Amino acid sequence: MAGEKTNKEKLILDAAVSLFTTKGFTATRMEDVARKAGISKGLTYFYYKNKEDLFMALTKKAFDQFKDEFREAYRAKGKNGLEMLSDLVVRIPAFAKQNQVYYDSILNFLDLMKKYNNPETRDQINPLILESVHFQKLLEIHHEPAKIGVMMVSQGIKDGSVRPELQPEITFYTVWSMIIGYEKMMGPIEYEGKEIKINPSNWQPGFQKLLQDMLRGTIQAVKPVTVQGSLF
Amino acid sequence: MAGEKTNKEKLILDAAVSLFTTKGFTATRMEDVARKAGISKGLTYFYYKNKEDLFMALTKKAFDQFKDEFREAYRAKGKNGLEMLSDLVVRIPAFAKQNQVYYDSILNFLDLMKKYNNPETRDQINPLILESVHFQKLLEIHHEPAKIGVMMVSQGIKDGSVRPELQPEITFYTVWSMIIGYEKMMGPIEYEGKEIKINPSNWQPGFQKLLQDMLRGTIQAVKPVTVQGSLF
Amino acid sequence: MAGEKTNKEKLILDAAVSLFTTKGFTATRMEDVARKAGISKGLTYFYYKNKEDLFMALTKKAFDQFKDEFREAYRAKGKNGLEMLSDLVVRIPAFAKQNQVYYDSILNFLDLMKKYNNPETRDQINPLILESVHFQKLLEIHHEPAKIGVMMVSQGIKDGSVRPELQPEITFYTVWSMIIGYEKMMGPIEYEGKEIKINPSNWQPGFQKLLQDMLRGTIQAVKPVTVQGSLF
Amino acid sequence: MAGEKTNKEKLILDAAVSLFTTKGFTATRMEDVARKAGISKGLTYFYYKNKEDLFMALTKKAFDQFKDEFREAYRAKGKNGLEMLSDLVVRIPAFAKQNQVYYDSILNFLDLMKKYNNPETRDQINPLILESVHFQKLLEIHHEPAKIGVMMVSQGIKDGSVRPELQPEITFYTVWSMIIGYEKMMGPIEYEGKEIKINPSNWQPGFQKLLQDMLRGTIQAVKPVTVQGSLF
DNA sequence: AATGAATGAGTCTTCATTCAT
DNA sequence: TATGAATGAAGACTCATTCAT
Repeated sequence: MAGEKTNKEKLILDAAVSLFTTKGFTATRMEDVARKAGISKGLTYFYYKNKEDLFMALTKKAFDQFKDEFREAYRAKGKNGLEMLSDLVVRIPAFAKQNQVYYDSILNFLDLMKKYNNPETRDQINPLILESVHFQKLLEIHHEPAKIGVMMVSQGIKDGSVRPELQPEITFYTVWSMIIGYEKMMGPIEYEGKEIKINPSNWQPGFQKLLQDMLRGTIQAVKPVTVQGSLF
Repeated sequence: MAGEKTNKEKLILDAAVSLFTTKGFTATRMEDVARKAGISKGLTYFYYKNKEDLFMALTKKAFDQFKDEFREAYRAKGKNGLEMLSDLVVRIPAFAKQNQVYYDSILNFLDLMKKYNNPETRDQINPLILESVHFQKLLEIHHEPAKIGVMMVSQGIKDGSVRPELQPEITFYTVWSMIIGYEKMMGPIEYEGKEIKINPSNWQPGFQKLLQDMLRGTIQAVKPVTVQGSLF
Repeated sequence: MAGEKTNKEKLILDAAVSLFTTKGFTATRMEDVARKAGISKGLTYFYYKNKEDLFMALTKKAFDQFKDEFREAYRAKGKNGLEMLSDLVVRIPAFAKQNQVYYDSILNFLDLMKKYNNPETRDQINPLILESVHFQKLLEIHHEPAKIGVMMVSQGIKDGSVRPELQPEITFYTVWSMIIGYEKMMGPIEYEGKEIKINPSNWQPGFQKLLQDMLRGTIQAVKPVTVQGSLF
Repeated sequence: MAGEKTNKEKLILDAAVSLFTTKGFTATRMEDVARKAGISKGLTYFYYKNKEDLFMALTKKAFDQFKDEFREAYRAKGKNGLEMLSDLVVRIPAFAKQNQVYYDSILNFLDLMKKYNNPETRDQINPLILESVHFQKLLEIHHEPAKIGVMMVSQGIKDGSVRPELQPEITFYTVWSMIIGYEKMMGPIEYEGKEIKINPSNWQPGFQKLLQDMLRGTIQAVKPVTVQGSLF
């Protein structure tokens, strides 16, 4: 009974993910979502107040799964802090590829935050978003992945894989920034790949090495850390 | 006289920038653009085939100005390569803030490139975009800012401010990635600022230092480069 | 209850007929149709995919009623084949006059068929028409009136009112052609009526006689007939 | 000088014919016509008051050429009246095929006449049409082809190829009606051709024979038919 | 919980026509 | 005569959302 309801909610969310992936948020009509979920249009509005609310619910789920990704990287046995962070370089773009809509919703939420935190732009946000219960929940939990990331840096400092003078928060957010930008630049890179000098497969190890150099401090050639089989 | 014609095009573009900034692309109606530009709706379509075409024209202009930003950073007298790159950390977010729509259009174009370069997703792009003359032009010029960035790294290597073993393309794109992510993370950061540990004003110098460490290779505390008055 | 749904469709169709009659197809806006039908614009599109689809639905209904006309002429008690065919000469123009839009839609469909059956011109047809379910149905049923007409000729041959050597299909289509042209020429005829020699009221019996001569085979001048008070 | 102007007019008209043939009247924009004619949009309006005026000019030319067709059929050496009329059965559909737009414009004009001659429907005609000089001219000349046709019947009576008791006007208009319908029915016929019994190539001779039988009179006297209370 | 018919605001886009030059 | 930039009225169509059942 109680689970019944939850079931429908999930059905709708899954349908939305599938359709947003294929056609995008704007091009997807609520009717499509309902049809794909095998229910009526009206019922969709019973579970989600409106399209924005549905999208916020989706974003919430995205953050949950995203957090899992961080958690797994953190829990991995036998890895030091630096390796955990390096792991994210692989995990996050992989997550982005396999969960395109989730990842996009996360980035969208970051943009939302920028507007939200600036009094002058806050009213540019669609009111329906602000009203969404899921949005409110997101305000509380959206930094959780980062919290784990910060713990990775702290761990790295403790185990000596990361320079001790680095400040964990600042360092982690910088790492995350790098990765976000890295994922975003993959598109144009692929295109310019014709010019050979840089392409997704040679950038990855180079990027890894730079990241590690940054975190560990270098001069001398140190053996780069190998993550998931990629060599520098 | 001669510039009179071109003037109308510019008028429209300026109106679009202004309105997109305030209301966003979707919420802005072509009629609003026309009114703001002080011309008739029809004339808007005389100069720009459709809304997407107008947006691509805007994006083109955005890249032009963005390139200027890179050019200025590169031409700056008395700066070594590392300082130029560090300069971008300030310039790009500043550009993003002052030219919100332009910057957004650039990021949007990067997303477009990702879809465009993947045969499976290319058809998710609005055909009107692909048809736009300005889009075609963008395909040719969108990597120009990066070209200058690569030159900065090369310069840094030459002048000794950047580690000689670094490969310029890979290094620059990594730097650019960092900055893109950095700008994007500002939003959430600001919010978590309440928790004090990280906020825009302490992140900036920290970010700068990490970037410089990465590029220059360090262990020892080297005096960080000062850019535009910000200290670490 | 059950008819309630169908009712709306009919409401829309009736409104369309009324407006197309008064203002013509092009000049009639879907919004007008909705208003006249007493429903919302959106609902119109719920029942009919688009304006063309609505028009095809109307054409379908026109053919149905047109067929009824043939059926009635065929079923008439105590009439031989020739009389049935002669009856059409009166019925069809009357149908055209009383159901202007229906008749026009039928002629329009014939024009459509010409384009449709010629591979070189088929693509000149509005795609929305080809997509219409009602168009597809029309492809199947549009020859049904003619089938009845052919039966009339066969009947005429059987009952001796039509020359036995005539081939039914060819003969009927020739008769139909005559009537179509006859109806079409009424306009100019009326105008030239000032010159007295030919006008709608003296043409009708003359036309009838020629038709009958053609079908029955004649020689000598038979006493001319009086039809609707007009003299031959 | 004087011819110069006429030249441009012809250029425009030719462009219009070409475009109307390919895209139809509605789908053809005045700009297309101008471009195809190699002149500016504005000049088009110098020579033709508006789109309707242009179409009426085209219709006028259509009637002129159509009349030539009749004239040639009439002047043909060694043909009797019946043969001339039979000739039209070939000439008119051929004209329709080779001069699609001209023929369509002629039929369109006939429809216009029907509305024009009925006080209740006259105001359904686009005022721009009524204002056109070419429309006024058409009112005067549109019956000229028929005049020649009537002469053919008279000639047929004189040379004995047509039954002497026939009234020329009525007879010719009936013939013309047949041909108009015949041309119109070609479309659907072609389609039903799959059912073999009737198709364009077996209809033509059958149609010709029926026409000739009608005009020339055949075989035995049969009992006249009664239609709707009218006695023959 | 569930349905789906019904609503109507919202917008892009087209094009005949004009007019300053 | 000739141009083409400029106008603006006109209309089809979409879709998020509601609500009677």
